[in-house]
Amino acid sequence: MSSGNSHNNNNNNFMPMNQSPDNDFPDDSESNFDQFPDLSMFDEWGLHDDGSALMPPSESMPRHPIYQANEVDHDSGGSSSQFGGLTSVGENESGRERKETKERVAFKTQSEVEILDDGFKWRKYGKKMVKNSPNPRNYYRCSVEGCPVKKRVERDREDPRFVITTYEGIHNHQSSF
DNA sequence: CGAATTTGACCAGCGC
DNA sequence: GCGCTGGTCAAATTCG
Repeated sequence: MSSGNSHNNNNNNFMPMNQSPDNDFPDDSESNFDQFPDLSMFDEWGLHDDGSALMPPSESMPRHPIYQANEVDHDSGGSSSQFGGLTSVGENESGRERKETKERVAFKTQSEVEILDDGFKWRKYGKKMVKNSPNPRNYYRCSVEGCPVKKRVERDREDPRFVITTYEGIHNHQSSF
């Protein structure tokens, strides 16, 4: 494939999958989201159920190449908003306990290509067209055996130049680099 | 030749 | 109970 990796940017200091409350990451890298001070202001995207993407004000949104982090959970109960639900992992809902909670981190990245090299090797295993967006959603999975990490990549509905990447799971291995 | 990607079909969960 | 959406798997194809 003529992957556009030619413009491989060297800003790969972004590795969110290390973040885990109860994870026994051997590397115990303390470089958590502390390196993303701007992410705290993006608790929720404010996506309206009608599809209106309510992005933060331009003044609050610096032109960072990579911004927007959000921890979302599969709030099956109220699907009023896709990313509006910000629930702590391991915390059971009122009268609703989840069988298993996984790390879900959604990132919004401004990139022409969805193949962002984050230091891991991903294998595409599926593509699906979501109804909320005219663009197809790509499903990736970590090529490393034993790594339950999955990645979901889709383009923004309002801004096709933006790519929404959702990481699910924690890497139990070192990066390929 | 081997590995990764592609597309379609199938399955599961939830809503109505 | 049926329909819809989302997610995953598998076989075939293509690229390196």
